[in-house]
Amino acid sequence: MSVTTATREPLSRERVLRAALVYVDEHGLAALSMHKLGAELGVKGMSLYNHVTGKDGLLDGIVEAMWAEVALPAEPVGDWRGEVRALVRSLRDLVHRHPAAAPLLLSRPVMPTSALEFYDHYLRRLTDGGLRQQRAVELLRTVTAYGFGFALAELTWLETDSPDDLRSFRHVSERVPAGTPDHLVRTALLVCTGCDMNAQFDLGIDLMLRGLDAGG
Amino acid sequence: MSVTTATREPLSRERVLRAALVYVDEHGLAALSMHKLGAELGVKGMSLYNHVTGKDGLLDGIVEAMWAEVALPAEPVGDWRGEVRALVRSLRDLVHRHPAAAPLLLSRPVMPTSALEFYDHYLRRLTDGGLRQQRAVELLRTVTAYGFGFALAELTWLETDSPDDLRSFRHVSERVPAGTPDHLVRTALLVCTGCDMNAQFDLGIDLMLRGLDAGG
DNA sequence: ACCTGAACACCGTTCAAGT
DNA sequence: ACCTGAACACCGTTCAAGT
Repeated sequence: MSVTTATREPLSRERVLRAALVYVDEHGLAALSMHKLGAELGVKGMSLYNHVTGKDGLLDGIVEAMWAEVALPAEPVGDWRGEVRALVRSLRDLVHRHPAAAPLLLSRPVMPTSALEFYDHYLRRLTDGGLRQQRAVELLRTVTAYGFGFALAELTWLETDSPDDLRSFRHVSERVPAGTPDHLVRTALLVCTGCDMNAQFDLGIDLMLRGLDAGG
Repeated sequence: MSVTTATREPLSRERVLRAALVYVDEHGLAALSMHKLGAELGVKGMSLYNHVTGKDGLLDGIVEAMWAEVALPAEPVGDWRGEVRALVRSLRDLVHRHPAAAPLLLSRPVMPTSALEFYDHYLRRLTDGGLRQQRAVELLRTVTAYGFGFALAELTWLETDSPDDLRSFRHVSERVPAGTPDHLVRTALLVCTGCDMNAQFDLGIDLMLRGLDAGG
């Protein structure tokens, strides 16, 4: 009798989480609400509680959905140094793909299965490459922190597009309090603009790898 | 005539921000609301709009209040390597002092005056110590990202108190999804527990400094 | 100049009721 | 098993009104 109900696909936890991530990508984290996400899925907000514990569970689920996207290269890439670079680059890429949701990665206390598979994968690659296991774990921790930290910091502070002087100045003056003394505005410009972000990112990795080679 | 109104101190932007930071320290970021913060200050919530643009302005102000606490050592500490260590340690200390508010440091796009004074101070120390200005700025960016990234990551994932096996296991199993396969639980234990956090933090700095010495 | 009452649309969450 | 209506306390924000 009713033609309109024909194509109602069933909801599922996975579908809810993917929709939440898309919504945050488009409208920002602050705009996400149970009501609106429900509407997006053709359902009332309370229905989401059938698939998710609540708003907290939803945010944890978004972290899960992000980690699930990270691909693990099937073939080793050069020696263990190459693996470290691949690891840290994929973390930075993840943050870049979801700038609005990325802060959740460093504030929600969850380790989704995909994250563990990621760590497991690279730990094996590093030990296969000749590192002692304890050394591999320490390096993993340090390098992961750097990758996330740098990616989030560049997102909030550093200028990303092709910089001319006017754009740089506006970028900085939007972040700096009104009435900041000139010498501090100059400092802000120095820190936040005029650098190649990829080169700047690699600098930290290069230094750590070189330090590792130098120090035994 | 009225005795009770005697000791009503006037509100001010600064007092509001300090109270907000204290409130978040005690009750967490999610619990902060205009209504409740107003009550804490003996005032209705809407009165806060006289001192702060709105909730967003309040959050930006919390970042400001945190940066304002960072002390700059009056005397140089050793060579420029020592300055790098001091810089990065004070960022980590800042995060540790305000674990609940700290994520704001990497998600609110503001650079308060105190932050700029911090960067200005250490840039001068590094160039005084013999680094070229461009080199000093690059090192500052890299090392700041590491400091914030590591401190936030250890907050969300790593076990901080004196670890025995039972505590470690519970710490990890609260963060890992139910039904995670054994070998991945083992990976989580490996990554998240059983390390001296201070030594682990220093590792990244040591590597970068050694890399700098080795590479010219 | 600063605070309040009243009001608004919106939010997370519950639960009994529908199918 | 999943969705909804009705309802709740709470939220950010506005504005005219008080002092």
